[in-house]
Amino acid sequence: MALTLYDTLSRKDHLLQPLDGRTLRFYCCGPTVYGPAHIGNFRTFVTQDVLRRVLEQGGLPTLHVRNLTDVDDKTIRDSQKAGQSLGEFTAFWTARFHADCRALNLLPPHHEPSAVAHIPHQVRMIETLIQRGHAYEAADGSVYFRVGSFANYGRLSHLEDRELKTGASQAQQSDEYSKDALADFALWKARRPEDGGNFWPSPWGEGRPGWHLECSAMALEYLGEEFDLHSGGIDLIFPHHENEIAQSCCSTSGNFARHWFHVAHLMVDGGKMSKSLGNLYTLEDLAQRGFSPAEVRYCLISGHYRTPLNFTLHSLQSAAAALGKLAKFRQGLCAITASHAPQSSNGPGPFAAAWSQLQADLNVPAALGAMFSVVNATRPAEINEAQAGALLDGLAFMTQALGLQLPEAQAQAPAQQAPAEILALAQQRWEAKAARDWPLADRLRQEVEAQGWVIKDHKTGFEVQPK
RNA sequence: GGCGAGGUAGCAAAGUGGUAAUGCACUGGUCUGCAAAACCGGUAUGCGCGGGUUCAAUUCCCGCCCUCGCCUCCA
Repeated sequence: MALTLYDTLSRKDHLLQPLDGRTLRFYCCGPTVYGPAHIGNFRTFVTQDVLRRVLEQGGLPTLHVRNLTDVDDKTIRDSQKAGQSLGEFTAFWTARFHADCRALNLLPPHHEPSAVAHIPHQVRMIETLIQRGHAYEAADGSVYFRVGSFANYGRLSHLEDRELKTGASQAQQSDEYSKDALADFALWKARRPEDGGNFWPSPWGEGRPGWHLECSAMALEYLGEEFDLHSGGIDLIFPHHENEIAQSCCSTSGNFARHWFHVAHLMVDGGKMSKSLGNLYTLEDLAQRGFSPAEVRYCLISGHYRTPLNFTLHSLQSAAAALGKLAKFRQGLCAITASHAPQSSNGPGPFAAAWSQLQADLNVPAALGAMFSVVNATRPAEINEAQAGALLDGLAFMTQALGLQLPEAQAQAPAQQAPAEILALAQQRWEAKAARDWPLADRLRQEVEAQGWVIKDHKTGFEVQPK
């Protein structure tokens, strides 16, 4: 097991080796639970899941922490709109998120801490930062991190190379006039009228924690002052992760995350996903269009995680077909070695090339390509039971590593029964066919198809399926 | 304006200093009355454009064009 992963901080590939010599500890920035997560959000979570599965499949135990952001401007605003308490509101969307995660075959994190449940941890961290001179209380009771006090600020996002556009952001920040410097960010936000009942006590008065702080506090709590990997969507590099580094390094004696793992965005039809363009999809939207979560998962991992992936409904159809091809391959193998129970623990076997692609910066598309090369090179008629068994084991190993769930044999899907009139037409066609009246047979088939059904002939009869 | 990512067949997407994986779609064949399914094949002399280095470049270098993302609470 020698997984090499690109590290955003050093901009180089690194061999992943657990700091403690035993367990790879990693933190993932989770969702803000104020609505259904869309497939762009899930690209990140699915990729993190593949990373974890590959590590574990390679024999390296993991400790996986992913938070829930259950207090921020959006959760407060939308819970009020919904006429619910913040807790009720976020519990609802958390349940929905979990359901989607299960559907996508995501392994549950070992810890899934919520921001609201860790307010004391965050308050303690702020106190330390103030004591050490890295944070200050403003006139209104908010607390800010003094960016100028941390020399390494900007290393992750290469801020030193940037020229920040200041005009727009200054206007946006007009209510935060009390900051010492524009770049300083909120650790604690003083209570405002629009927060309603959503505030907590602190040494600086009532308020709530800033967004960046929760991840630092919870990573510290569950992973310690230094851990192996921190992950999230590429948009979080700045400012979220930059701020996390600053807070964490300044309030502990550790160096926070050793490596950083960022997932590129999902594009839709060549551009950004947005509600106004009508191209923002949730799992539910896609289910209504007849796509299973397994197919969505395949689609989301079918591009390399560091390259923007262009999602289209056509690419989803393509994913569905690809998954079906793997499923048929497996069925064919099962027919050869009926008694064999596939063992995913036997290693990649014939799929070693695919497995090694995953070790090289998680190259899933290359791994899938290598898998299909094995599929295409296999002649079911020419292999024996032992070979079929090895292929089955290797396939199970790979699908486990990628978290792919192959569709079962079609027989298991409940065959939709055609209406009597359709069946009658099909029966007429069968009789016409038996009478070798081809023009009539073809006309009847067309009629059936026009009504949305397809006739498939067998040796001794026919079946009618939805088109 | 700054920073970053990217432009490879109809669509999607790997990859490489020596001449382009893979999936879908398309297409030829086998099979079928014809189809469908299945199986066996085929399809980029080319990798945004123009230069340069090299025996050799899609791959390295320079310039240009275009797309996308981020630029203070978006995965």
